[in-house]
Amino acid sequence: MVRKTKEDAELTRQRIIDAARAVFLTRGVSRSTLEHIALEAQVTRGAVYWHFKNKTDIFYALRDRAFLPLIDRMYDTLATQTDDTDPLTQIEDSLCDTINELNENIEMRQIYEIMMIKCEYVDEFATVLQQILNNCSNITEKIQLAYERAKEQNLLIPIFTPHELALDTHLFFSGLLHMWVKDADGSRFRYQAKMLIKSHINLRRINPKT
Amino acid sequence: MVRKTKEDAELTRQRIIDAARAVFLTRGVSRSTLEHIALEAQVTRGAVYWHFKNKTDIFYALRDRAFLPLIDRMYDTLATQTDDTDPLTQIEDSLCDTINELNENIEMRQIYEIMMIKCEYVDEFATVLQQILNNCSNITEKIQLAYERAKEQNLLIPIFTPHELALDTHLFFSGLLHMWVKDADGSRFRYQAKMLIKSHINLRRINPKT
DNA sequence: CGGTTTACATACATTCTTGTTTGTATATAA
DNA sequence: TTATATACAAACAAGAATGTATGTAAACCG
Repeated sequence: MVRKTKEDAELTRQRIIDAARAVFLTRGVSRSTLEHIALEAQVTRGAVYWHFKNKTDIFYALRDRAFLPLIDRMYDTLATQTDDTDPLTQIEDSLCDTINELNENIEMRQIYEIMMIKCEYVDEFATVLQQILNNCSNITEKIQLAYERAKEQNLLIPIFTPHELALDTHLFFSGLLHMWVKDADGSRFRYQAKMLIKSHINLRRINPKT
Repeated sequence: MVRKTKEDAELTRQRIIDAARAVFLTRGVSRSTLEHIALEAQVTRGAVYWHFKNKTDIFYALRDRAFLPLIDRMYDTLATQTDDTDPLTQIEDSLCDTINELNENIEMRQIYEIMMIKCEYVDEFATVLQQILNNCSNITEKIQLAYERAKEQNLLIPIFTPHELALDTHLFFSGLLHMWVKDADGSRFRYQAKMLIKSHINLRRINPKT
């Protein structure tokens, strides 16, 4: 069994990516070798080197499978203007939606875990960190726009500017994502994430929901 | 020059720890070798192996130098009951104090950076993550106690429980620390950290400061 | 249907890294 | 003052891990 069809080849490529996810998760990116990944994918290092340039290349492929889609998704939920949901609920929904996705999508969850606590951001990986920061900035802007709409509709408590509210929300959500990932047994944050999001948004409402 | 006095030996030990900090910071923990560290400390690997069991042992020594002290410090600022500062300001101060320390203490800052984005939490390091989580829980409890005192003194906006406020604050601060560390050029968060803390606490005040 | 390319497996060479062992000059304690 | 433990340096051995080079059977294309 050697030469496969194009579809077969694509399948082994996916198998390698999936294997890398499992290996990275248990051994961390640095301690994972291409031999480990090949073994997990039931191929040889030859196959891995055929499909990928090196370990970093696999890491990038992994990231693309989860990180960008989730960002896009948040983007969409935040940007769509609707008449039936107020802007604050819209922010709340987009945050909850992200948590939902992490809850239901094992692949997504594991990739986030790898990127947050199983990877060292040096050298080639430092650029990845910058990309993440940029995405965060964009998300914060979107949140700020939503808060501005909320302010126009008099849904917001006064005094505070949409800008500072957006930053506070962003930091809150960053913290939540980190804790969500680290809280492996779920006791501390995972089970009450949505409640925390609700409270956070409620703090801003002029008429808090009960 | 071989056998040193006890004080000299302790000095080289410190030199090795300092060297490890520099090397970990630029190469990440995994990619750092004992040879790198020895070279940076201007000793040989022999000296490193004399003072430490292995790389993990050095990492632990590094952590002890920064992480625990800062936790203790937050603990103290939060726990001391005072008459002249209200509980909310007390929380604000303890958070600002931590940021201050990171600003002024290079060693502290670098160790935090290493622990947050230059280290993979697998195997021996996984336990470190659990310790961090435990410390976080303790801090959150202290914050909650402060919020309870604030509630008794009618400083807090009603409806919200000290528990959910404390969790929200904890998540906010976790996010802030992460962003503070990742925001290397300082443009996004580092320079406005204290302002963000002020806003965050102000959101809870029944009479927000202007 | 034959040549070429594909999709790997296998083998090889090289470099890194680690842990241990050995050597040694000198504090230090008795 | 001398024996011993200390604080390293230097040398050694072994195993990983990486990248590349080579082999090969089967798919694909003209």
